[in-house]
Amino acid sequence: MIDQRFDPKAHEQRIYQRWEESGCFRPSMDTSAEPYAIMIPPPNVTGSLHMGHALNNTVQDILCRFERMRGKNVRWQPGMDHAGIATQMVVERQLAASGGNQDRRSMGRDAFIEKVWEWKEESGGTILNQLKRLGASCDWENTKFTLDEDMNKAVNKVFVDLYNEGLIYRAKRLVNWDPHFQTAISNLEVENKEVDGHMWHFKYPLADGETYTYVEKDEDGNVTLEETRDYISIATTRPETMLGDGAVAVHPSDARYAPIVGKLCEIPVGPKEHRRLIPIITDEYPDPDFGSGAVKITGAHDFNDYQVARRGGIPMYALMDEKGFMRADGEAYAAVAEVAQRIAEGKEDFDEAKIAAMNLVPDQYRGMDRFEARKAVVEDITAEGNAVMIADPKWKPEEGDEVPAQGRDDTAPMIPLVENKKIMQPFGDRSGVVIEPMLTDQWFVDAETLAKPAIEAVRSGATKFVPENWDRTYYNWMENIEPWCISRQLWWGHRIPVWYGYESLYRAAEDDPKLRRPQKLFVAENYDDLKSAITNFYSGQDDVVIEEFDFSGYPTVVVHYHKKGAPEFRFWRNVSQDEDVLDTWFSSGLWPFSTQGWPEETDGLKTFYPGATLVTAFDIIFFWVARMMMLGIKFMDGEVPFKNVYIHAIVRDENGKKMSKSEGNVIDPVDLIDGIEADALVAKRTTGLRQPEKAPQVEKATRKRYPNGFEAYGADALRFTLAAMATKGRDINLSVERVAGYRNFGTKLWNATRFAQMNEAKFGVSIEPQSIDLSVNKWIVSELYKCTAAVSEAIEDYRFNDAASAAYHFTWDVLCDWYLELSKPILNGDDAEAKNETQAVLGWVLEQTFVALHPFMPFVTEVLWEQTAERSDFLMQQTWPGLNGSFDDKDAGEELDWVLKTISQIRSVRSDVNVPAGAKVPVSLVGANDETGRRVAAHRDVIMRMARLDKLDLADAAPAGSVKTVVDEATVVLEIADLIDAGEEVARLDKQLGKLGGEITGLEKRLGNEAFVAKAPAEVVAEQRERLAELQGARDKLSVAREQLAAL
RNA sequence: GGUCGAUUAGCUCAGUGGUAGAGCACUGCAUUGACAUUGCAGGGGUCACUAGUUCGAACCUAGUAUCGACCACCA
Repeated sequence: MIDQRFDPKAHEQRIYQRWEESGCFRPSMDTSAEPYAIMIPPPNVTGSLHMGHALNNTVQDILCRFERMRGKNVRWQPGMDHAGIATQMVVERQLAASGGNQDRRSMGRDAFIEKVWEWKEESGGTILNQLKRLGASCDWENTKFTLDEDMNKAVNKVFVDLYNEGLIYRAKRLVNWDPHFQTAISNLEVENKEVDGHMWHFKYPLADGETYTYVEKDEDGNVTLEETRDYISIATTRPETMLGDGAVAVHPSDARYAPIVGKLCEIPVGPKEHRRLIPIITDEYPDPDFGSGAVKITGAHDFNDYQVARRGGIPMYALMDEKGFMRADGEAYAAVAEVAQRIAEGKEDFDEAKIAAMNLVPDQYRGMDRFEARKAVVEDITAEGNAVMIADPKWKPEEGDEVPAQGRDDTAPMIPLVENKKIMQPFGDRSGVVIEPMLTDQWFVDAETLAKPAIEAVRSGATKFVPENWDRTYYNWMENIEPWCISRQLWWGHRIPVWYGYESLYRAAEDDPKLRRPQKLFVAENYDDLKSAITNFYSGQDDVVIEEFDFSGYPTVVVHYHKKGAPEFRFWRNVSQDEDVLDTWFSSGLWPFSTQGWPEETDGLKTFYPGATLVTAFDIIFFWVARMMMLGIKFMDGEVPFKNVYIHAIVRDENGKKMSKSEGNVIDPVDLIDGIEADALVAKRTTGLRQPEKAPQVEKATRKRYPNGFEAYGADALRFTLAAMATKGRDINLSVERVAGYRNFGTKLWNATRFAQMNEAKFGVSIEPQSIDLSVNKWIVSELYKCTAAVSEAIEDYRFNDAASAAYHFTWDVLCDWYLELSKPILNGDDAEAKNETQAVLGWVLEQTFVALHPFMPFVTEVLWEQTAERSDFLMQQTWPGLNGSFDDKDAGEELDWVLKTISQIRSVRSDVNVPAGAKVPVSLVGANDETGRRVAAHRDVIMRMARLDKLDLADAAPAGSVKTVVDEATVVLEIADLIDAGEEVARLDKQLGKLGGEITGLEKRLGNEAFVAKAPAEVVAEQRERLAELQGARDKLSVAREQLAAL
């Protein structure tokens, strides 16, 4: 006999271990079976399980367990992502916290990376163990890590192939620069947030004191302002970037500035004797209706300006260093400014390298943080009188002052025009600091080219999104895709397989300045390729003699040589690997094939590419799904990486708020599985807050919401909750009450099994549905197959909520509430044959229920399987019900429907008329047909028991004053005249008649409508007619009953 | 600005053309036999609004209102 209750803690980990040890999670590799592969979204190696993971992996596990039971060859590919920035951040933080004075830079690259690997071995990957707690049936023996050697091989091959095809290139571009991590990031890693900002208005004086007439007109062309100006007014939110302005742009159609287009104006900041003059140009970009209509163009620090500058050949001056401080390098400002001036006036040529070397930050701002510099620049310009001034709108005249009724109040004090406004500011999603557009050399993927077939694959249906409307999001992004910046100035990641050497070892610098820089690229997948590339290239140069290639210091290669004919002078040159690593998503993008052994032609690759379903949340469609599509199609001969993409919801708290540490509403899935005390929960939620001042608030809210912490609900309850809530919407609001509800469901199943055991149900014995004799047993078997068919259909359609609720409803409402009760008189009765059959059916139906529930609740079902019979195999290896034949007995179904209806009706009436629950009442059926008579005879015992009757007979007429209800053709008569009040009973009948009348009227009206009868499908019409007849019959019987009663 | 979505019972949410549903909460009754992590019975909805399509609309179409997410943005 099983225990009184299911204790998840006593079994979950034990069962999991048994599964794993028995190889249940490995693919069968049965060649006759259909392959089914799911690639896990590899969690960050630094990560720990959150509710999003729990949902994501529950869905995948349901699919995998379900398909395994349907006989497929299933691989659920597990693994982890090295998560470049996130991991490097964790280890750097640890270094800082450990108190030593070491940081990444002082340690050096190799030592630091070693440290990260150490950390990875020790504490990385806790998330995989947490997945096991959830019950994830991954193929752990094939676990991959994106930085593994074989993954790196794939990465290098992809890089090199794309490079050779021209789909990867290096370019100087304006990129999003994270000053905290000091690396470029892709635009996806930038979060634009609205913040309070200011817009300053400054005067850029025209060169040589020139003036023009500035005219503003209203919509009708009436002049509203006309004045002589010696400046052009510029509005900016980033005054510190004025130092790098290359021009001022106005719209070509803007008449206000037409007189001064082509003239020069002065940047009103920096030492007066070296103020730079910049041209006023036209470009389509400025919006005449915004600000002053004139835009300063700072190509090196703004994406829009960059485009304008490129179009107009305007020089771009980088002002900041990699930490976001104003540059302090290079020559003093005065010298540089003069050169810049000559460039601006077209008197000197420039090239990128020259411009990049020029530090145009005036000496007094050098070394300042960009925000400090902003303040200083604003102060300096204002002090000098170049801020645009307005009358103080807050000023109120003193009493007695004369104030003009309208128009500008000249008596008000003038103040600088600074608008307070909300501005969108870019932040690094990891660092949280303001992103700075920076002009740097980076590696890019030509995403536009790769996107085309990836878009086509979704259009053609080769890959389908579920729910399908997500394809719009996908198209939207893919069709506007920008070059993908893949280089990162980090250390933790796949180092870019590119080496830089000199075009010529000897041919001298004096011939060609370009040869002074190492810009010969060697792009190689591996050491051997690199070696031969370098050797071939330099050995072929005829002006030098190579003495030695020293590859021992890989990744830096040293070439020793001397010039031909001058052996006494020996030289060496380095060929060094690119310092940068690749964007983490570059390697994740290869996940569907790199994990299966590509570029080797492995069985895994042949069998499990393309995968069946990718399960993920919408927030990584761009990051990951799109990249896998592009790279998968490119490298797997046009074959998509997966056939379906199931996009699930985001898990929020019970109030629909995003779970976040600072809100203190994060629910750790493991806490729901194992339970947690209130104090521990509070501690968990308040430590490590980004804003520690929020701690008391978080504590208060937590104690109020969860005064007792969480009970241990077990993994099954959590999984079932997530499945039941996994609708195709966008959000799931997770409530702990719901988890408790599904834990109760597990208990229900457990107790049903206990009941079966107590009644000697037969487990471990299969039955033959065709040979069942009793209608109640035929019925429950039919219901079971209906249930499993509904579950299958729903899972196939990714309607996990429907699947869960079908299984739930069958188990609780059909099996427990009805079948177990119906079986009791048989199991306790004297009919040995009936009892035998029922014991067999009961055991078998329960076992099949375990199977049907197993994808959702693997632990409790496996334990029940294990403990109900001697077993040689696991529940998770059983065959899904209905896969090999089904059973549906319609007659038994109708018969049992009648039994259930009759019992329910009698119970309902008893309750309505307040018959004491314990009291047994006599019942007779009036007007019953032969079939009903037969049913009464067959089910008399059970009806009497369940409806608490002391008599159930057929009768010709009802005794006066009895209570009546109607089931089908018969009137059910409760002979309890003495127990009730005639007046109340009349009222009860009137109420029922009223209800019936309403429905009947509706149906009559509809059926009276010729158009309905003519146009509606025949079966709908027939159905409604039938329904009407039924209701009319019931109404007639009840009216008779009412009349009899009223006549008393 | 573009795209997608939401509005159904007190709460959280299912429901894609044919009798409005679930869980929780609520009300009444039930306590020794599988289960109080329970059972039985019940109350509760103008399906945001307007107009249309249709024999028939929570569902389809158009519009309105409110809320939300993502993307892109004016210096």
